[in-house]
Amino acid sequence: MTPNKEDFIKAIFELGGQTQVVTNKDLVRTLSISAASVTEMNTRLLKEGLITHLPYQGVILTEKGLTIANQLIRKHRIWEVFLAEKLGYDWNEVHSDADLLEHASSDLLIERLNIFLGEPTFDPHGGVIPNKDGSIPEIHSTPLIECTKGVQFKIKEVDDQEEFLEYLLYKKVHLGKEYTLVDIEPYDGPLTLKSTSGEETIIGHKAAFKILVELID
Amino acid sequence: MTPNKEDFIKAIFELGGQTQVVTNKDLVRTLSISAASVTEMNTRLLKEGLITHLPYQGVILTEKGLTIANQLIRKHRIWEVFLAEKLGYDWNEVHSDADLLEHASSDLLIERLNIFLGEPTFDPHGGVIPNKDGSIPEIHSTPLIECTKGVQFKIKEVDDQEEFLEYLLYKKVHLGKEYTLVDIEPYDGPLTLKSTSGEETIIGHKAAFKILVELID
DNA sequence: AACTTTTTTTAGGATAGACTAAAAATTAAT
DNA sequence: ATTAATTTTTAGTCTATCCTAAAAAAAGTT
Repeated sequence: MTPNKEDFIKAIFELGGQTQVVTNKDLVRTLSISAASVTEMNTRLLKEGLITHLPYQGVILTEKGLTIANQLIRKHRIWEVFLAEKLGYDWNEVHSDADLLEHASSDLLIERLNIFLGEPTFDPHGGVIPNKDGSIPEIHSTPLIECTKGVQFKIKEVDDQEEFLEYLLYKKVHLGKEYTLVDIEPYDGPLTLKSTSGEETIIGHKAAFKILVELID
Repeated sequence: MTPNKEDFIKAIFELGGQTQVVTNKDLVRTLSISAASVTEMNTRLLKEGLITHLPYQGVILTEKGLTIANQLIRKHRIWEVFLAEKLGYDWNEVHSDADLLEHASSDLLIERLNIFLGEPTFDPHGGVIPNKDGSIPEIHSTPLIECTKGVQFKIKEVDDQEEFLEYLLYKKVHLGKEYTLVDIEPYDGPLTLKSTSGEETIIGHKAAFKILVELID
């Protein structure tokens, strides 16, 4: 496995290659390489059994390819948590450095880093961190930032930084309380929550990354 | 700059290429590549002005090459500190992972990591961490582990972990006290110190990494 | 000084990855 | 349904990095 192949597999995954056929054109666009290079890489990955190739249609990840993709995403997201939480990166700065680091990380390193970070479940964007074996953990809670307007939820878990807990106290947001997400503004705007008792609370965009909720159907 | 070139420059430096001519043979041995590949890489680095080449003799780093070597060593050693102090690597485990990470680190990342680590001066092996610009900081203290049998020194600085401070208290080692290094055993063995008042103290090998001393001439 | 051994260089290839240009196949449009 | 446009594949190059084998130069030996 070279960094190039890793990026290619990851790109297929991110374009939905777990379930759908991903076209060469899509890969040309996301990886910024020529169509000829895509065909070439396809034949290489096909030979290694990581993808299924349907000529003139595109590719899908095999079971083996999917496992590798998830393990890469695991590395990427664990680094993102490190960059954001420990090095003070803003959550939109983490991506490019995590992209470099994920290709230079031994399994030992990732496992130790994971423990150092307290075995996080989500990355700073709210994405789930896959397990070591490439499987996806069963999640009963979702970062609030991932929710859409109108859903009802219950507060499940919050970031335990002192300052943040004080903020939540001030906003009267606490574990177990139920809300409806009345509004979520675009461009990193605020979120409006309405509790079952009817009070409305407006919270900041970044706070919504640090609040995990369970959806109520 | 590619990882390969970086490794090559670093190898020249580590073989003494700052002051002496490093032969192709030495590079063949340390990098485990063929003699032909060494010649080839030499011509590449020569073209980039990173080395001076004396045909049939070997290479020396130019000013430019030296700066790059030191910046690489900076990255390497900062990662070593991280691996040892934060991820609990043993000091002899850090090298290989640091070797991977040093090629995947943006300048921003290294500067933030450096701050996160408290701007350390030495790596876990006692090596000095070069400055951002590739210069070497003026050091008045040396890790005790770097000292040779017979030298006299004064305790300048010690690691400030609670547990370690208690150990030093118990051993009666404190700042400002002067000693002679009576013995230092091979194979990570203990060190024997003799204070000016004549008492001898035996301390563990690992403790000697955490004690900085100033040599007395 | 001539011969042998070691080291370095040159010459010629291999592979991974990327490219452009042109051919082939598919999809869209009249 | 035939033509036009798009997409994919093939063919031929290019560069970086590595290799082996042979030639050239330097160093060591008798």
